[in-house]
Amino acid sequence: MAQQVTLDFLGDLRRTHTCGALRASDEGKRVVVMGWVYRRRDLGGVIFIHLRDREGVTQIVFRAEGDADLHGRAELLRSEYVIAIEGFVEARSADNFNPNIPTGEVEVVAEKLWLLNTSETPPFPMEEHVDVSEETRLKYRYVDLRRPHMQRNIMLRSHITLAVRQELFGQGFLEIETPFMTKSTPEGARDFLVPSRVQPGNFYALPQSPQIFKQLLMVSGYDKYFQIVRCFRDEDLRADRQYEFTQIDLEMSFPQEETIFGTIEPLIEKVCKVAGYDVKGPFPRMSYAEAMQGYGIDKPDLRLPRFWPVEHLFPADAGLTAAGLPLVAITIPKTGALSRKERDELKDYGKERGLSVYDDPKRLERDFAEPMTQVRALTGATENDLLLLAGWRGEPKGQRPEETVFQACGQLRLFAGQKYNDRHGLLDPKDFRFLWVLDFPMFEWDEEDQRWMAAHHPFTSPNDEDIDKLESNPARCRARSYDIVLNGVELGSGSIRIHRQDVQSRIFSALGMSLEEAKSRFGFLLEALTYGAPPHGGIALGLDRLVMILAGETSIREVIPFPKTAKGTDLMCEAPSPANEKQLRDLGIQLRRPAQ
RNA sequence: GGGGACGUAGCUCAGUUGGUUAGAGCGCCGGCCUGUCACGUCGGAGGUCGCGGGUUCGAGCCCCGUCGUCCCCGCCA
Repeated sequence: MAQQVTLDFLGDLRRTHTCGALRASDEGKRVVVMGWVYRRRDLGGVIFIHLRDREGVTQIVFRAEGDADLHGRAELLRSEYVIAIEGFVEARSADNFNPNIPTGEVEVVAEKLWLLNTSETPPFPMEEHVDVSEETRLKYRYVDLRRPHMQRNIMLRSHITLAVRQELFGQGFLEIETPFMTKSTPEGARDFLVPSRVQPGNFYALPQSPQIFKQLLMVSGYDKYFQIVRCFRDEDLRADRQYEFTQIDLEMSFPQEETIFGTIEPLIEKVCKVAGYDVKGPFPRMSYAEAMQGYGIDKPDLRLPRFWPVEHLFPADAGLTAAGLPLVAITIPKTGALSRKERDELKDYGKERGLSVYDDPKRLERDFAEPMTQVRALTGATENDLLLLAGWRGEPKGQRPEETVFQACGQLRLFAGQKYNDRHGLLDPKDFRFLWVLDFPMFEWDEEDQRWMAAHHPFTSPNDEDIDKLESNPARCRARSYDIVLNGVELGSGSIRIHRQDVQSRIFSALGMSLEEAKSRFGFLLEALTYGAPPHGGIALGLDRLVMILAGETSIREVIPFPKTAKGTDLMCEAPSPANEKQLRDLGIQLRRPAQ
């Protein structure tokens, strides 16, 4: 238990400076500072306190030779006690500077101490250098959030959202809110449902995104809408996925793709600047097809070199890959020679994904001297670089079989790239390589349901020249959608939308949705499109992921104040929890299996 | 739903082949100390070895189950 001590009232005491403010130029000033006791160093005759708030740390000194009663009260101070100090700023002698804190050239000599609150001993140390298990941190999140590391992240997040608002207002955007309690959407992620009390048996859904509402705002003439908005998806959580996450969502009327890029690139530049990084647009662009053929993924990490399809360099009967499918040359720089065990690891990893991996360039050069010379020329791989060839082992797989091969190669490339990062050092988290990926396919084949699904969402406009393939060749139909990618992370995704009712109906039909079904689910949208819907399009950026990367973190939980665990629980408030019988009765809900 | 790692003091961890009283650092409590800044120093307290069952003369250690945390696959228009 914290000690029994008499607490002081704050009264009308005013703070004059934060704990990060004082400098040598403030010498001699009478100041009032308030904050938490960070560390206490009691040397007997003199007591030093590091006082902390979110702006920094200032040293307070209590001297026994001065006010003995004050010094006696200072002896009671413990970690995380909340205090106010009135005193004067004294310059430290040169040999007493603390170079580790910005206020290190001064200290405050205490003359009055207000003890505003005590604290239990914190469940874990407040110091930055101490690692604490995430479980403990989440249980005592209010303490964890007080640690300087988290305060930096949360403050950075606030500065970034402010920069987003400033930039978008500057570009003429309007911030408009859309409902959280709305209608369930088919396709896409599982919805979170909210039962209706007034209409038992009916449910609202929390939005997976404000997609339809922002399109309706375009129909209503609110060109250039944006919103920093929470979205909800009931899918399993990951390091970069939470049930609820925040999007920077925007939509414009009469845009081309270039209009969107020209909006986002300055926004990203500004946000990076706020985080202390200098990033310059325009960002490189790449078609989905190029991304697949060079990286085997729709979110390429440009910090590692691309791979190359090389089957055309080899004789048709070389037998390195299945007939008609790609043979891929993968290079990872500066790995040096790999051990037998390491090479087997790569082969096994590829094998699990359907690949034949050829890890011995010397042997390939013996069997295929001329082709391998060209592979070396194409990839630029030297003796010190890892060079693998990978082909497909079995029957072609999937609706776009060459993509299946490229995807497996892409996974192998990333696996090897991450495994040997300590040797090549290319995966520098502060090396920000933004990229636009364009020309996505309209549809993806769903094996489970045996039908085509919208690759982006069902409101995405098909490419003008592919519109006739909607029914005849959906696999090769391209969409006017685009992703913004940063270092292998999908940061945002958008599209030029469908603004014509006839095209929208054809898309629903291509997705196997009957007219009646489409009308019951999206009748209001289809109808809205008949009342003068302008051409429109937009994008949504994942704010959590953006802040995560700019903060140098690898989990969005580090930039979300109160996140949930991988199983979707809140360890602090212990949500979710059972509803009581009255609540359920009011909602007209009976559980299939009574709660224990 | 599947795979992997982890769970021992408030925190971070060690704990050998199953064998005496389960340890360390930090933190905490008390004493000393007037220039520390991750203060120093002397002393002390602190344990449901996640939980349940089993094997055994004996379990932190072996077996089965279960709960929790993290990472990955599936999933995430």
